[in-house]
Amino acid sequence: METLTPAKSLVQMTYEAILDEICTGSLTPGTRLSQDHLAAQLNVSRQPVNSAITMLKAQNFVEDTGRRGVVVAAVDRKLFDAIYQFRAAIDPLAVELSIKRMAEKDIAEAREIIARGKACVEAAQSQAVLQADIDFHSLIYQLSGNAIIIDTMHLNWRHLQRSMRKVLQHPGMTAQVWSEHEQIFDAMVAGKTAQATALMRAHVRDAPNRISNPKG
Amino acid sequence: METLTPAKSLVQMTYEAILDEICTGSLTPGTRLSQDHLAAQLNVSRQPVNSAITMLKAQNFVEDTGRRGVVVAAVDRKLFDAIYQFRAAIDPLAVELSIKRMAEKDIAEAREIIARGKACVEAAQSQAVLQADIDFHSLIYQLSGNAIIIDTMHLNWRHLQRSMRKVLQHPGMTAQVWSEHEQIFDAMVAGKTAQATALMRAHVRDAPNRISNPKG
DNA sequence: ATACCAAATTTCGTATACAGAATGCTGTTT
DNA sequence: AAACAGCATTCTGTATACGAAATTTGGTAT
Repeated sequence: METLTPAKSLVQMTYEAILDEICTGSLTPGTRLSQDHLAAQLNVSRQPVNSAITMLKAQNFVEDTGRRGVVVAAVDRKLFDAIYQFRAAIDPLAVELSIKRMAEKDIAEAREIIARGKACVEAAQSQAVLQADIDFHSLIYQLSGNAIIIDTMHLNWRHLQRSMRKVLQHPGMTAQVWSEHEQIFDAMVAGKTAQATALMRAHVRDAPNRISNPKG
Repeated sequence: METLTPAKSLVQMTYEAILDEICTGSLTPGTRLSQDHLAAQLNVSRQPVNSAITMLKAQNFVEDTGRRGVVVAAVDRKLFDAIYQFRAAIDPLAVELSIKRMAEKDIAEAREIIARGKACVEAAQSQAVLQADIDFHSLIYQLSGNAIIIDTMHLNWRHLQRSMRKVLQHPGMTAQVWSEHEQIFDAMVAGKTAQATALMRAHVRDAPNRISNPKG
């Protein structure tokens, strides 16, 4: 019989809880993270909180003030741009690797995500649109079968989640995004590797511009 | 006056100490990491050791046994291949970004690394060759100016360090590598972006084959 | 001799305790 | 009134303590 882990460690739970609050905006940039306060809030001792903060620091979600303790890191345009440069290389690779590995059920899942994304655009539910965006690209990372891509991009999207929350207030901006998603995925299903990767590369390359110059 | 940090935290020092031992092979795959033992060895309490191990676990340098404690992760050919797939996308990007950003002193540093690499190949000092290899590629990541590339590839090379230690026992295998490094860098200095990135892509693409079929 | 069960020991995860550093508060001096 | 010195307070990093889980050991029964 398989000995499935009963519950995650407190460090892991604490880490995820804090990271969620940072990425969803409950904890805004500059907010000081008091270990005592967080420990009380999450009903754990300071020990798991301290470990969790150590990890968040290593991943640049919080920053040392030099003084005492850490604060939630600022949302940084430079970091956003760096991740998009990075994605311009990695996302097309993930597309290429995925094409050979897609199964029927993966295709169905992607179609569901695309439908959901479009529906949320219609309904102007910006947070749900962002989640669908994350889901779409994460699915492709998963399908790539490359553990490095999966792990690395998971973290990067956590940062993007922070950056994009602000920006996605502009409704309508994402309509074209979902048309592009669909085109990319159609090309993948059709096995057109060169076309799919080119579309993905363009998709990622254009995204930062759309955010700089949102024209509705 | 600048308040330079007097010393790194014990967690950080402990993390680096353990990671070094894993990557240099002092701690071999499968070795159990006892917190008590490590704490005694490093003259710290179990608390920093515990935090450090949590981080190493998240980065796949150690793995849970399901039982008690963690062991040094196996050197995994799948992981090696995944990183090289990844590098095939990222290293050319780093080259492209670096070309516009190289200063005289960077060029001198690269030349020094290349000279050192070649000398170590001649002297058949495989560990020093590996270090020069790491230095060469890390310099390009640095020059890219992209923080995500720098951080991500730093971790990935730690994994590669483990994989390549074994393999680099084959002397002579690396002679061509350093010729390629030089060609890549010459193209970079000459500002030939397309050529430099193409050479880097080929360089990374061929490396895993050279390791699978070493022919001296 | 081998297999099995229970006590003892190891060791991990988490909580709590402690020490040092940084901030703030208060009283005094100019 | 403003500024500074020094004490009190707060808070982090690290050490130690505690409880639970798991492995090992020793003994017994077959």
